[in-house]
Amino acid sequence: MTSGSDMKDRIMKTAFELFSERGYDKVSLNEVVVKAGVSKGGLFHHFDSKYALARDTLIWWATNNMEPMFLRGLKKDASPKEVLINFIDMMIDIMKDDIGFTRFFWSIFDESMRRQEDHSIWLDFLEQYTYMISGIYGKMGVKDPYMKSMIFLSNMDGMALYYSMLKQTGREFDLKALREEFIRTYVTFSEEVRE
Amino acid sequence: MTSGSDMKDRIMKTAFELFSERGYDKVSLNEVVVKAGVSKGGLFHHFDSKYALARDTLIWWATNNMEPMFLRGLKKDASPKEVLINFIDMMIDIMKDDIGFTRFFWSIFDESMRRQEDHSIWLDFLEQYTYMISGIYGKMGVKDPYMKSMIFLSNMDGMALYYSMLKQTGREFDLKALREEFIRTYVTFSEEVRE
Amino acid sequence: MTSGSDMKDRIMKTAFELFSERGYDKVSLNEVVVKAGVSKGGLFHHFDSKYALARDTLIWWATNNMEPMFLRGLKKDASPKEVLINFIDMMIDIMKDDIGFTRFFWSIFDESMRRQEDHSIWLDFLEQYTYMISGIYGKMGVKDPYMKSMIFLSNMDGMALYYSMLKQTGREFDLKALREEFIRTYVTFSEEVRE
Amino acid sequence: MTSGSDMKDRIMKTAFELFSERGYDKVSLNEVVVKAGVSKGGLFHHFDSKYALARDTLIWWATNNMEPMFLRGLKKDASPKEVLINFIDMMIDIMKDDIGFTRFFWSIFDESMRRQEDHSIWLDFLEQYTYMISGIYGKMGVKDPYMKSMIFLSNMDGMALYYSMLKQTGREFDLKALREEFIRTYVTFSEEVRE
DNA sequence: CATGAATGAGAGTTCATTCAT
DNA sequence: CATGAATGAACTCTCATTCAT
Repeated sequence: MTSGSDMKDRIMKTAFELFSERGYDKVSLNEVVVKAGVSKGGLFHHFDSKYALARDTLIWWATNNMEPMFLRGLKKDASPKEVLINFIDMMIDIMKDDIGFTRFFWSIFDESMRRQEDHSIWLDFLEQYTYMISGIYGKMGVKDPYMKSMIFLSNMDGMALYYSMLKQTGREFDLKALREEFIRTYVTFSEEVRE
Repeated sequence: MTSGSDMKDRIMKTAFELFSERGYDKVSLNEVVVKAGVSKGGLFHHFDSKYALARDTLIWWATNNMEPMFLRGLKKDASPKEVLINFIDMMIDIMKDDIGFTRFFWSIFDESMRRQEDHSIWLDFLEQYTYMISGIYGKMGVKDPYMKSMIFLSNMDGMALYYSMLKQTGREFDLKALREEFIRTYVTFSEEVRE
Repeated sequence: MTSGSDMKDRIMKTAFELFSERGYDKVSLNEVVVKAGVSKGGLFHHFDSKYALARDTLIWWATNNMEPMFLRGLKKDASPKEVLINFIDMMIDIMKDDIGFTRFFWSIFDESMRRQEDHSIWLDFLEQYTYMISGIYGKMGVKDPYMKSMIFLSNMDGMALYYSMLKQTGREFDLKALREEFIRTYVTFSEEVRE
Repeated sequence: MTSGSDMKDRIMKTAFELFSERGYDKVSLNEVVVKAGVSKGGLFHHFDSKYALARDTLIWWATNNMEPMFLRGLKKDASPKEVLINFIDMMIDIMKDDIGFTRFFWSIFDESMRRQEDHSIWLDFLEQYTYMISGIYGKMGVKDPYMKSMIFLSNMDGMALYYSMLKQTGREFDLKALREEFIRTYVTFSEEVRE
């Protein structure tokens, strides 16, 4: 009763779980087909290669999950600061749910380099966020909005790695305090309390 | 003619180049031995496993390269702000020299998890920097020095990944502008120019 | 053209020949795949490891070869003495055909210990014979049927080793005389001719 | 202060422990040198190869341990039956002390075949016992003294394997009952109690 | 005599990918 | 469309043996 499309989605769902948990190289297609309950042939029917599976899976997930979250954050007549805070909240939600999107993204980018495949897709992916955040910071009047947005976004990614590392090794992590400090750093710029 | 110690160092030097360029999983020991000009057996004479090679190599490099850089930044009667700037400069130097230390660090941490090896070594590694930066921010009187230091350090790592990605794909990257924005974000907190 | 089942059986057939000729450690999987005319991957598709191959192969051979022989010996209304003689004949047939079942059995048991795998399978294997022979000796009224059966079976194994050693080194071995002496020792107990 | 001869003996003592515990193939020379506290070079200075080490070790141990035991069993004016019982006791002592002499012997014989080295040494080793036991049975007047001695000796070896297997897997083994049944089987031939 | 660093062939195993059914 | 048996190159790692010191 499983339609072809169902199967493809089930594979990508499983692949996303595995790739985001352990990264591209540490996941074998055998694990994917076993966990997804499909056949090897079925997988290769829908995806040309392991790389294609990973690529399509990441795009699929981002389209269905990040973009809506993101647009929700942008919508209405949100002020620049609200948008930044929404973005921070989105990243913290992703961390909290143990979604290793960052690990997945970087490992697949590495693979695209190794394969010498077209990697513009990954740059575009980043750029769409850079562009948006850059616009926000432009409105806020910071000196170098582009650099600020690069720093902001790279920090979200770096923190996602830190968070997953500390989580995996059993360390506590206060996400509320993290959110507040992110806001001080990227939204209100009001760190220094004494001179 | 090669002394024993020479061989071990030559292996680690080569391993560092390869691991930091492509990460743990993308480098085979065969590449290492060919590039280092040693035999397979020679490698395993000095290192118990691929993981042990990577671990020893990273520690060796950090001891010989990061620590001295770091201590240089701390020394004399540097003010907190100067220390932060020195640290930023150190990270930018590392990026400039195309040293994928971050990629190496995270890929080997993943491998230590997969192997269920003791990973406290990697936490300790991070913590030594967190502790130091945290102290600086404490002196500067920021609200949450620990969180600030986590954000600062994770940003250095995240930016290293971004930089290497953009570099690999042929994008320009203005390191001078990056440095200035880092300073505004983490040292002077003086972003906002208009309200 | 080769059906799946064919391939698995061909591998086990080849593996049995090699393992029983030289024992577990002296046979490489490369030899197995070359002799069986299959690929490395094909072997590992059917068997999880070298140990699993050896284990499955031995069980498969015993099921298809020893059990039928054995049951043939037991069947009808064979007297205890006839059953013992049938068993002796079976062992002598195995020796005559140069089947190093004993060598295979002991070498794989060693490997199961080294791997700390479940070894109850091997004990069960022995026990099924001990139990049967013990019952026979019980019926015959010997003092310690269990010990007698252990001695009897261990002697079959020990002799199989001796026989293969002497055969390999070119010594003659009179199987007819061996059979008669086995019968005197284990069936009629009538050795002593003069006091 | 260790004299060369001391070193050689220490190596052989260690090698005997390891080889008799696990067999030729499962012991690496690295284990031997580490356990014996000598260098690789030291080992190869005294022994030409792994095989030579094993061969010399087995002969050395048999000369120093089995032969004296054996001669003790033969000495005085022991009757044939007493000699057999002494031999049985000797084998049981060896089993009790967990000395896997049999495993060692057979594994090294396999290796001598693989190497196509001269194996007459191993035949001679067996023959010296066959000859002796055969003589005893001749004096006792059994029908086929040579076959009887082969059966007797192969049973000692086979039982040593069984015993070590059961021991390793945690099974009890009543050595007193074993001794008695061996005596009934090989010395008094008085098994049958009812017809 | 003794050392231990170095060798390299070969081991068991993994895995993305293909293709006859 | 879907299957899963089959492939083989590549992987990490082992080990007896050599040899410059």
